[in-house]
Amino acid sequence: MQSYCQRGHSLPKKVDAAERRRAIAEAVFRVIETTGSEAVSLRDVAAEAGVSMGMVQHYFGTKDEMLMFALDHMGERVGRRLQARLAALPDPTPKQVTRAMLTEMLPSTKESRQEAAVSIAFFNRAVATPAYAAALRDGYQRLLNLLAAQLPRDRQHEADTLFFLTQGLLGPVLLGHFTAEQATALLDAQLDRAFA
Amino acid sequence: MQSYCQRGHSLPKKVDAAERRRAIAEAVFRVIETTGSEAVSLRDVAAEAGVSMGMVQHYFGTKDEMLMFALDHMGERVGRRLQARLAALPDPTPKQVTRAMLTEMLPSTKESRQEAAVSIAFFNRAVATPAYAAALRDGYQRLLNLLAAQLPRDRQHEADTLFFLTQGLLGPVLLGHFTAEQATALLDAQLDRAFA
DNA sequence: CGCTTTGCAATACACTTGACATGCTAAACA
DNA sequence: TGTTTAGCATGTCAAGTGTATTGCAAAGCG
Repeated sequence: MQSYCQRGHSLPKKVDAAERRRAIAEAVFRVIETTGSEAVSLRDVAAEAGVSMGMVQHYFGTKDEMLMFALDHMGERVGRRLQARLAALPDPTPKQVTRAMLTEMLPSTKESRQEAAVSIAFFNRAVATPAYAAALRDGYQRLLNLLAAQLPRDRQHEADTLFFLTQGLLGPVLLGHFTAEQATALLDAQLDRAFA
Repeated sequence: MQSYCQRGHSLPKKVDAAERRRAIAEAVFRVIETTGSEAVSLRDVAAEAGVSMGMVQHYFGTKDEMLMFALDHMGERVGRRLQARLAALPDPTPKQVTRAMLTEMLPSTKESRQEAAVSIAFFNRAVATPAYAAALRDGYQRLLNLLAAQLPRDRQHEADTLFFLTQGLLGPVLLGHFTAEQATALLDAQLDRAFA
């Protein structure tokens, strides 16, 4: 509805297209979380976002384009949350940084639960769709690099172990087999060993 | 085509219905692996199985019933493979048993690759569909019990860590981020610690 | 003020989906 | 041998899908 134009010189027209796309992506997340990823249709997403289906199509030429953007947006959203969490640590040790990163991924809050569900959905898609596999591999690599930077050279494999243990814990926590606290306890035991 | 009737006294009719259902379930697996789980339609499954869609519907009243049976069948298939692998170990130590179980789950052979893909697909479904979540929790619990039996009472949590690390490694191996050997190396390091 | 372009809504379209109904074939049994 | 019934193939159907098309209001600009 508003028409103020940020990014003054480079966007001469009307609305903030990037913000619209992000809003739609968030609607995608909610649909995935509640209805399941197999039911993500353009109509459902539009309804969830409170907009018309034509608008979704205006911003995303195809459904796949929408999903790809959603995947990207999730990466950025997680990254932003993670950065904020790290910034909240005063004078942090490598172990504290690592712990913050890993526990931030566990489904504890409403947001992280959503992200875990979405992550699994895209992961499932990646199994048979190489384009998504490539995108996910990139995301993995970025996080792994951050983790590895917290560990000494001779213990780089601990970063892999910690990260993929966390990934493996997403499932049981989401399904209610573990609480987030139980999963955190497992992670802490592993952290003690990695940073012994 | 054949009509010999096994299970003599209790199945007086004609074909081996259980075998038919298993064959269809295997077709479900192949479709999931190659086309992706979102594309599992009754027609595709029937075509993959080389039968008519009517036959699939004859054995499974609904699509969900078919998928549930497929999930169950996968559990049995994995269990049978695992049992065979364990039986091949002469005079095994607990550590060897544990290692055999975990590495059997990693996507190395054609079969285990398929099982991993199918496992992820059902896992994704379970996020928004409680019935599948319950079924998966049962499967988890069964495997966890087997693993826990290999470890002393004061190290039960090692079973959880090992198992969910393995689950977390399914992804990167399937997506080609790791080879099965690299994942096995990570598992071995963890096994050494659990059984130290 | 015209005039163009952007932003979007509405609809039409070609297909696919799961479910259901019908009908035929052959085996089992009386 | 006649009847029943299991086993299956085929067809139909309503609902839902992604995409393409059309129309139109308003903002930007000359």
